[in-house]
Amino acid sequence: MDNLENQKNILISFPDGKKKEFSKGIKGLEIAGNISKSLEKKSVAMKVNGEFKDLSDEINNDSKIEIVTIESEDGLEIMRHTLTAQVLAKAIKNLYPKSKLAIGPTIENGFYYDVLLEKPLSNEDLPKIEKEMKKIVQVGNKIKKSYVNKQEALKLFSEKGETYKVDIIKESKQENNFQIYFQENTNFFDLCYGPHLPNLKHVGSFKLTKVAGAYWKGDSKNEMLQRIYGTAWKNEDDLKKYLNILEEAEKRDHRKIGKKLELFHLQEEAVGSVFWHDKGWKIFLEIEAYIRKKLNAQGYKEVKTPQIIDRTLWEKSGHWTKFKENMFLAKGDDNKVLALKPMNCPGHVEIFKQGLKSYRDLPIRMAEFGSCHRNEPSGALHGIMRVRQFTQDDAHIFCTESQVTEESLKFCDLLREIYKDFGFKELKVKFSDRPKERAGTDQVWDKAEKALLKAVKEAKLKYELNPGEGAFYGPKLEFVLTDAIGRDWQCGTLQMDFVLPERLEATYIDENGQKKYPVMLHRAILGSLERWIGIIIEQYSGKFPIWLAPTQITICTITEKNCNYAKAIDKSLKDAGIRTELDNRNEKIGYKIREHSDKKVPIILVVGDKENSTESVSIRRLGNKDFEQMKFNEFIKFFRKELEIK
RNA sequence: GCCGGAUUAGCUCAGUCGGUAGAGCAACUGAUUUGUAAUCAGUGGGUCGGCGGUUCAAAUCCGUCAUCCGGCACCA
Repeated sequence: MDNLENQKNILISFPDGKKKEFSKGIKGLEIAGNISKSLEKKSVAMKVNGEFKDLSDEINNDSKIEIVTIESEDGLEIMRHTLTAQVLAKAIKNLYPKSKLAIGPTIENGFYYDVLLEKPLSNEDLPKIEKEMKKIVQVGNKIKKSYVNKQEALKLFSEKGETYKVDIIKESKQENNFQIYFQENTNFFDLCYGPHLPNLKHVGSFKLTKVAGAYWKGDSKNEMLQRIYGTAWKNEDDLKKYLNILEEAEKRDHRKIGKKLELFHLQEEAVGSVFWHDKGWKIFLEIEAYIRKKLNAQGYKEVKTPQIIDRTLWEKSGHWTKFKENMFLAKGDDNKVLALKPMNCPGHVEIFKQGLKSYRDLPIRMAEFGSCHRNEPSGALHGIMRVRQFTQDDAHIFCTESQVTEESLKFCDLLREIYKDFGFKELKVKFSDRPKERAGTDQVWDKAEKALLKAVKEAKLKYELNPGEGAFYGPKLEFVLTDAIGRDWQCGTLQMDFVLPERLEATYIDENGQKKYPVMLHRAILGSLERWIGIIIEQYSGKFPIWLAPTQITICTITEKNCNYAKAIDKSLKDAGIRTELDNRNEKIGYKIREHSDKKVPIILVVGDKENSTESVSIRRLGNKDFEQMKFNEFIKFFRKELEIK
């Protein structure tokens, strides 16, 4: 009976729809070879019914099979995985025999491996490790696999002293089929969920990029391991391309550009707070004015709430318990403890509570450019992107449950419109639903999630589910945009809150004369203005569009003779509300052009004798080598029109 | 907060073996009055992040604190 069973054929179907019979127990590599020799050569793994498997794995049932080649995205991923688990790990063990391996996953563009070492690494150690890796790759060993059960696995890794692997095996729910990968002719083996390249000849170009500390299991209570990061690509060209992108990102660094363009500075005496210089502050004010205009048009009412508020309010709102460590405190009279506000919502609720509210008053959309202080951990600070004092484009919408979808929808539209104006085209949305620990009944959560989901769908936004990641008081949407060089930034948020109004006893009177708690929508589009400006500095690489540029036009004279004409032009432009500078220094025009181009001024007007006598200007735009001439009167009209287009 | 690295002129950076500092740009002065990405010459500028230690002698070696950078953890 058993024999008959074993000889039975199985039916394999391929992605192109074709089907073929094979004998039971056939291996992936044999199937690839059966299709073509070239496929066999390129193949590195397979997908069996959508699940990744090694080519050495047997297939015993009718299955859908997809052969993964080294040229595919999946192949690249497997190569990276093998590179970290088999090559980097082995290199570390060769160089540091007493090290203990933890985990080595792939990440975007590369991989890392976490290890415990006797002595922490520094960047100077990377070339040495890289060299060792190259040696291992050059040998080009085959990678083989065996299956063991839990007990065997525990024994293997206990004997080896790999305590982290032992830990992983112990915590695993599975009893059998632990995969042990090893390289032929070596004593190296490692536990891994695979799959791996069948041999190291498929490894492409790679580079170790940085070392860092990282907590075991990502928990700061655990010991710190050494994390070695690397990047890997199909070939040298792809690797170089990627390294170029990194270089480009470095050039765009908002800290560098901020200094060069004199936008802001940071200093020791005010760690985590921005000193805005006039040029940076112009950008800040321009953005604030822009948002204010948008909010006014949408029926928001702007307010301003106190900077310092007694701790009792934070206790009532629930923030004190959770966040008091991160609040800046001030001493008041009679030993009162006051806190610099870390957020605006309780303040807004207090405004809502003034006077009796009717359902007819709702929705109330309360906005504030709220300046907040949070004592962020020192290691979290980053330029102006993560600071201790920041300004939110914050607003809270107090509404009835039936208004939630419409308000959410309106918000999504506004958010998209605003992102578009800043040149962001791609938008991702994460929908975070109920977390394990939460406030409010399941019925309320059902209602809230349904309403929010309806809004995303009606807004025609693509979203991905982020299960269990909602706030404790309600589900939320997180808006992630992609910048000019493909990096993601999470900025906007929309959170539904059924808790805070109740905690702070904010009510309205409904149609039946009953007191009810309103729903509160917490929402921000830019998030923090400081961070937003950091992001757009990098998005534009310092070349701000005209409406945001701190200096929109610089007027350059050719000689002293043109000074009066230049001054007259400067005055007319300033009178028209245009941000200009006048450069009438005794310098060559090439020198001036270079300097102002370097400062990313979008338009340079050159005036010499020719322009003076014809009341015209020469217009040179940033990034253009040539220039055009225009009558000054026309130019001013033309420019104003350009300003209206964002 | 944790791990590693860094901190030298206004800016970007060099500084060997421990022998008390150097470049380019910028600034200032003078000459040049110039047509679309750097005109020439000269001058000044530093408690080498702070404090302490080792040493005849410290930018350099050691300790410590601060800040910044790369990650981790955190992010109401």
